[in-house]
Amino acid sequence: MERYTKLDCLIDLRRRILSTELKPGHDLDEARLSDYYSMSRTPLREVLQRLQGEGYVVMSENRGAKVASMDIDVLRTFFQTAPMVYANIARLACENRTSAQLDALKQAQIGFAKSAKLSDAAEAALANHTFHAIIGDMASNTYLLASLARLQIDHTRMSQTFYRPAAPAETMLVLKAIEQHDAMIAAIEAGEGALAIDLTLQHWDLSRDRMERYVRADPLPVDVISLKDNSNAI
Amino acid sequence: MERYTKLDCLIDLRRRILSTELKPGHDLDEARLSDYYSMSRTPLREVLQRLQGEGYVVMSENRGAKVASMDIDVLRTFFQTAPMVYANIARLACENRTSAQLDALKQAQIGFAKSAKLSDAAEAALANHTFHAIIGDMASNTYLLASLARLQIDHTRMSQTFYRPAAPAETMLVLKAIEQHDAMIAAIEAGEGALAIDLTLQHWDLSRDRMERYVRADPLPVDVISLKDNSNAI
DNA sequence: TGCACACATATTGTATACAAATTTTGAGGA
DNA sequence: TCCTCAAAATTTGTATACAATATGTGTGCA
Repeated sequence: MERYTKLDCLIDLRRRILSTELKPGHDLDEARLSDYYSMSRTPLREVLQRLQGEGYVVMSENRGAKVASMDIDVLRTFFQTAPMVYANIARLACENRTSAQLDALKQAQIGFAKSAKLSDAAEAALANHTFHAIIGDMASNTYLLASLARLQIDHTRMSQTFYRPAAPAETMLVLKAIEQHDAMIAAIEAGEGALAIDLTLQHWDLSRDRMERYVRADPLPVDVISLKDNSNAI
Repeated sequence: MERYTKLDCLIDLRRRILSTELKPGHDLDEARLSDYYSMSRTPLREVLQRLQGEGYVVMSENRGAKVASMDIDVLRTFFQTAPMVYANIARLACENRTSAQLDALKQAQIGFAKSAKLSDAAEAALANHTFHAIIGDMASNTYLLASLARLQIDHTRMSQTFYRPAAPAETMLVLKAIEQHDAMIAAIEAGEGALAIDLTLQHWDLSRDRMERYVRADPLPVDVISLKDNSNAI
């Protein structure tokens, strides 16, 4: 059996939460998890505390940890806040990016394009997360980064659907997202802040519709009640 | 000896860090702290992990926790980011505040005015922290709140000097800050977003100069070298 | 059947012992 | 005197045992 270090455990739990393998609101049992990662409860609890601080997890006294939920009223503020933060981060990234970070960003984009084209939803969403996290690093603004990190948790979880396209028109959208990433890389490399903001807002608009659909899921068939009446009457 | 609960310990450590009783960069010894709060290291470590997540503390592998430092390059981004975040929070507070929160805000203002007039620097800074944290709650935007919380950690620590006025002209500034708080309460109560933003930016400008002085402290006397030459030659 | 209460079970919280890593100390040699 | 390196001391990290709290279950009673 593989042996996890505490950092591995932290990273893996983040991944599982972001990919919604661990769903919002899911109860995180200490004993079960410490068994899963083959470590004792002491370090595992410290990992959970840290994840709470990062906003991945919520804990309550004597009642353990849950994966952070995505309440509808919180998501309203998500759509309200995200464009502003993403745009400002992009602008700052243009001013402060290092060449090492640019290399990392290009590398992340390669991974993203691959996963997105394969419609590997979880991988694509995570790769997209990495891509934008690197832009966040480039901005080198710890204060805004705190907002970005929290936005990204919900953004990544919601965008799962985005990379699992149902119709050809939606595949186009994914390809468009890949192109936008390339344009953003160029803008950041050239240090063109205004352009980067513009591209970021376009990128945001692209995925917003899909995500809003995630929030208010497809309504159930209107005749569901009559169906229920019939089936239960057997 | 008084017995602390884990939550008490968390709150008290926050307070000691914000008041700079525990100075930026100060090493936090687990054994010493667990002794101080008369609890074992296990829960104390969890408190430190949480404080790390909140940005009060930085931890490094096998090397323990330190109070988060205030590097000069980070402070540049502080002055860059604070007005935007504070202004947006104020605007959102106008839209979303509850009457219970308004009561809490007025209560906090009473405490702030008292401490500020007494020139009780630590208490005034903490009361100011509480005042603006309540406005943060009013905004009910978890994403922006994450930025605000981190900004406030450094803001409160830097503003220590503000409430310890040296000259009569500076006492005037403190009185002005109190007035501005009252005006902000009125604007938030009336739901006047544009006014609240304006007042917030004025409030920011007021304290900025004092804080920038904290960053680049008074230069040493220019003749320090000749002094040193003389005194060491005895 | 529905409810209240006590008991059993499961889960979280804390203390302690020990393991692993880091830092300090000091002896030896150039 | 300065440097190197090893042993001691200190400090952090983890496992385990036990305490406290919460949850589930079943029995008795109306």
